[in-house]
Amino acid sequence: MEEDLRELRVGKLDRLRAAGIPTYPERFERTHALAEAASLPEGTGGLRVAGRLIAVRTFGKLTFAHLQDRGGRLQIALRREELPAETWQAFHDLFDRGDFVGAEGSIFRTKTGETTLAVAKLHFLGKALLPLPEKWHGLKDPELRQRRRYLDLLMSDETRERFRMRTKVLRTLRSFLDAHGFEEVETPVLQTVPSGASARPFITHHNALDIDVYLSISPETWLKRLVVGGYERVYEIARCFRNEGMDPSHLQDFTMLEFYVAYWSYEDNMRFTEKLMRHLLVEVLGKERIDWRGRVIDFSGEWPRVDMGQLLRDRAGIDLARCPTADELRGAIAAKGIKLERMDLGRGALIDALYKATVRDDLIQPCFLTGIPSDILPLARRSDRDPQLADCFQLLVNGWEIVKAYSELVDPVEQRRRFEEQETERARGDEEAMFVDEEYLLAMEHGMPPISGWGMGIDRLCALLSGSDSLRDVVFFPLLRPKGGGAGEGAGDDSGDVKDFPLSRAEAMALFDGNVKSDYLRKHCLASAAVMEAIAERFGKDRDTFWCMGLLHDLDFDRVKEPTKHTRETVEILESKGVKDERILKAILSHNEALGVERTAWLDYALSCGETVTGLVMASALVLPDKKLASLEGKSVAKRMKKKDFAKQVSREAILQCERIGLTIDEFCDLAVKALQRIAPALGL
RNA sequence: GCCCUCUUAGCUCAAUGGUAGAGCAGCGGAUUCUUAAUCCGGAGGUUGUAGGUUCGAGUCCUACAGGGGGCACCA
Repeated sequence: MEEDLRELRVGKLDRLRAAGIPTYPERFERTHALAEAASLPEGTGGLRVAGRLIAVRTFGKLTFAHLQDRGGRLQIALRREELPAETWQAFHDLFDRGDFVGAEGSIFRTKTGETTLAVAKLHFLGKALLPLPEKWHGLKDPELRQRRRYLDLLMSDETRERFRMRTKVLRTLRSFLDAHGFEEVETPVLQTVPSGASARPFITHHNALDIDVYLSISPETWLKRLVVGGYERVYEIARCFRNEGMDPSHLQDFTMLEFYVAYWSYEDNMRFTEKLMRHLLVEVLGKERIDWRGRVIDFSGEWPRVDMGQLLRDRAGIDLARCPTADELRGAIAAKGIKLERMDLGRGALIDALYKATVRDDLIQPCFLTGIPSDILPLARRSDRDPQLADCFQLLVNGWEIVKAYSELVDPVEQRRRFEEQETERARGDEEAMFVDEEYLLAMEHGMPPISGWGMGIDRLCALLSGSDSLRDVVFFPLLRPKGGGAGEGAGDDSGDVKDFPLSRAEAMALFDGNVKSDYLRKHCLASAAVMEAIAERFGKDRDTFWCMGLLHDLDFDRVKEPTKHTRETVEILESKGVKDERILKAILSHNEALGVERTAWLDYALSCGETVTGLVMASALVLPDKKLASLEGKSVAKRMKKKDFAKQVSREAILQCERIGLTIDEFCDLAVKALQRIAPALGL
């Protein structure tokens, strides 16, 4: 159906071409944006405007339509009597909603008062082969809105506004910092040691250097290296990547603003934060209050400073001063009946977990949180007043940590000690603990001034300002699991990602021994298992499951001689052994063509070509002078595909299905030969 | 990773286990002031995929895929 709509539009494109109308013209000179044109006085002539055609209403000899561009809409009117016949015809027969259109003419006002362009000349500027979403309801499906954000942007004013706001936020932050003497820089995304935060990194591989590299989890240590190098006020709007769960308030690919100022403390930064946030709110929203989904968040006046220890005492009833060790704190938490997921943490991490579990969600109005334990901040300076605490604050709004800033630890000797503590944590199984960053330590040893660093989650800030409750709403293209097949293809699960076969290899072998007796069949099944495993290896699938499928796919072949029944019993046996995955069972059913179960899935083709090719490979080995698999090459097996008389009973069609799993005949024969060579003794070849 | 929930025409949505429908878009026609235009006509579907239960499945069950929400982890 979608294809019909598309075909129709492709046909219109051909007819435009046939009529000598350029279908994808190079350029179009505009005199006004649409919103500008809409505010011109009646009678203004000589206009040239352009936009996407979003609505058309025809009344016999008069047609109204709306164009939309980046900043607005304009109604245009076509009068049949005042236009060349070809123009009128072309517009109604060949233009579609969604196409790009240029129009020349003059401004008039309709009876209902809408400023409208009376079209004197039309220009075709580009075709939409696929239709726009429904004009009234727009695009509602949240999945489509994210995958095809361009349609969401086209159809929803609210979405456009949200992203405009994000752009404005970035621009305002930049200009504010620039005006305060900051310099914007960029630091590496690919790094050999992930550093600057406690998080699990994404790992990727650099081919030329043949080393694993990590995607940046934070720009922190790089920016501080720049302070060593003489930068005094430096910032980066940095993309960060953390390999952790996704939910409405976390993205795995997000944007942080971080800056570092020499000679400042975290308290200087608190004052600066207030100034910056106020400026930002006034610039972007025009006020110091945010309406967030019915909740008013007020940034005017002094923001309270709250101490974490005091919060926990007041709201969770736990006095940290009476719990100087992790054990004592654990006891106090348990005594209060508070349940934390992990209790096997150090004192600082326990305090942090306790705070997140009990009080953080209640910090709605903006406040500065201080009194944060130092041992969860390995890069922060310890407080002179209390070394268990860090010189750190967080700006909490709506229960979200919007800003985290601290006085930086600039003592390289202490920094090494703190890194080593992290190493210990890592060794104890904390995957988020930091690595020792020798390069950073080296930089530190060359000397650092007092520094205060500051970081803000841009995505969260934008969600807050735009009243969104999910960060995915303020990112154009959030990461989604790829969808199999193209539009309209309805691919379903065709990945072949079967796993967790309920039998171990040994158990499968026992089942095999109990059912498969004939020598020929035993060799066929062993060979099939080897080929299936090789296919799994080649495509990154589960090797054990594939191997077992190969071994067990013909369990009933010795007993069941009727071709229309073979594999039914096999499936029954497997089901009785706990094999539930329908994809596996269907692949086994469908490998017997006579049964009439159609092969549709990747896995079906994998099994049928995998088990069939074994016959051709083994037959090819038998005609060699030494009858040994070792001297067989994939090429020569592939050649024998064409010799119809050779091994006649082996189905060439089934083998050819290797192309449906993504292998050429040559590749596939090569893979099969190598797989069988590994088990040659068992095959007697 | 676990739990809940959703997936029906290009889009937005209907259909007590009993013949898959509507609006918009698109197609044909009427219409010189509409703006969710209106009116008439016809067309559009393997109900996400694969199995199962049933005389009969969009509806019930299972597996799988994708989305949304929650838990956990994290900013």
